[in-house]
Amino acid sequence: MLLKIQFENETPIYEQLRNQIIMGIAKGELKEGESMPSVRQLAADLGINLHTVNKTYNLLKNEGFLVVHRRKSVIVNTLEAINQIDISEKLDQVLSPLVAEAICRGLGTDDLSQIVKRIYSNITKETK
Amino acid sequence: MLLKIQFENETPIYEQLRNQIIMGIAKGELKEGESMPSVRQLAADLGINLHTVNKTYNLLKNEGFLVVHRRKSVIVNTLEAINQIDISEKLDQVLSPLVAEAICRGLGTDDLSQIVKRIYSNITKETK
Amino acid sequence: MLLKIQFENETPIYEQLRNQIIMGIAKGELKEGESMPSVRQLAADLGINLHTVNKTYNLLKNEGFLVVHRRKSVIVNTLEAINQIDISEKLDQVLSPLVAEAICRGLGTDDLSQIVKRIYSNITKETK
Amino acid sequence: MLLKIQFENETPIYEQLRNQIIMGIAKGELKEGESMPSVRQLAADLGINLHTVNKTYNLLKNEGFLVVHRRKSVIVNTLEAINQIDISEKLDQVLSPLVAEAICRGLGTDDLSQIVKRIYSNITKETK
DNA sequence: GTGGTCTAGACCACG
DNA sequence: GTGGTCTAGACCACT
Repeated sequence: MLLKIQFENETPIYEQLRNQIIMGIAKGELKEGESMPSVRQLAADLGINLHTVNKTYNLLKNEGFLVVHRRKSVIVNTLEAINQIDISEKLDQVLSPLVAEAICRGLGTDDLSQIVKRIYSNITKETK
Repeated sequence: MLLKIQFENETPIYEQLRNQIIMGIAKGELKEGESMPSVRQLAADLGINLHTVNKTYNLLKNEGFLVVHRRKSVIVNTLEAINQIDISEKLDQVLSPLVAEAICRGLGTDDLSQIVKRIYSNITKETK
Repeated sequence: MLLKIQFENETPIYEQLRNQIIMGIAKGELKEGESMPSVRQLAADLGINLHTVNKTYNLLKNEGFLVVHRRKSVIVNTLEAINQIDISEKLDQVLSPLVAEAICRGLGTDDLSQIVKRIYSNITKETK
Repeated sequence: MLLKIQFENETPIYEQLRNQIIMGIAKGELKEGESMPSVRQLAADLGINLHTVNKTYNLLKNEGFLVVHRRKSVIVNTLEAINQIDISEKLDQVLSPLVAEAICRGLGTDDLSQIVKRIYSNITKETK
């Protein structure tokens, strides 16, 4: 599982990290029960502060993706547990302005569906 | 066209405003060539800072939604001009982490398409 | 609303702060919509670091007690919103070992009810 | 008496162990004078560190639940001795913030009494 | 050695 | 001036 930070990017580091870890879980590169690197280790590898990694881990814990294991430090939660959380509200809130913008830019409902499908396939096809 | 700010929302005011104006254009409530309220007036109406409205207008100008009319008022750009801008890159960047999260939460490609279609219809059906 | 930190206490500062703010809301000293002091202000008043206050505020936001208001900084959430969150699970988890210990120490179910009632009254009677 | 550790739980292992042993005494599964498994054995059974079991035993000795028997094995103290210790202060300190939170969440004094009674019954009814 | 907590100082986005 | 983010260094509880 390769993680990479774009320091010149406007999205906060802790959020880039969060997104990439979620991507890893979605792709199946990070399996349930698998140990995450320690905050210090990951911080050193990425050249960032351990508190930033810590913030990411805490965020992912709150979102149900990770859990602290008292022997194996931080691990990926069971897929079942991750699955139980409903994000339809979040999807609506984020997608609404995006779809509105897409409409203004001349995209139709089929264009959007196709884009979503392509992104979906790109993520799932690479399952290892 | 009714604009409403949620002060307790995590998204910045200037961005809420931007999203709502884009939504207005998508719905057809704001037609091309229509003039926007003055910065001063809109700020007063919404109870927000002049700078905030200004920031929104500037952002929308940069994105091609608004244009300055005779160096005075601000008007909605022609739909054709708005249409010419390509947002596929932006869509990819924003949708990728979202789709990844949706996959983790157990949503399939059809679920997502359906959600997008529903949001799409909700916006376009209310065209006035 | 008077807040006080016991530095010699084993419970973390951010948690002491959290408990006292919740107590304030329960007593009605902190009303819904009321502004909390800024993190810098409160940190200075209590002689602690602003990040510690920040952590408390974030915790209380996640628990639904506080919300950020883009003009009034951080405010107390509506009582209705606070009310909607179910803590029965948490109560069970925290109370079970406590009740078990109480049983070992010879307390009956009535003793416990009475203690709870007394604490309850002490909090609510001082409503202002 | 079955002991089980949840490694993914936020409460420290030594505390989980302590709570379960107290629960055992409260239920009557652990009778006075009964000898506890050796530190080494219990650690092996649960797959945890020796130090952790040791810490739990020491804690329980300090709290009066366990005593050393003939400088070898550790046994459950007499119920009378356990009974003599007053925990009203501790109860107040732990219950106060909890009751305050419950009030905020809309629970009344009767709701709380009922919850406590239910937990109480669940523990005592299973006496063996 | 792990994560959790606290302090400290700095910069930035927002309003 | 507000909260949000990031860095840095320190101590502690837990295992």
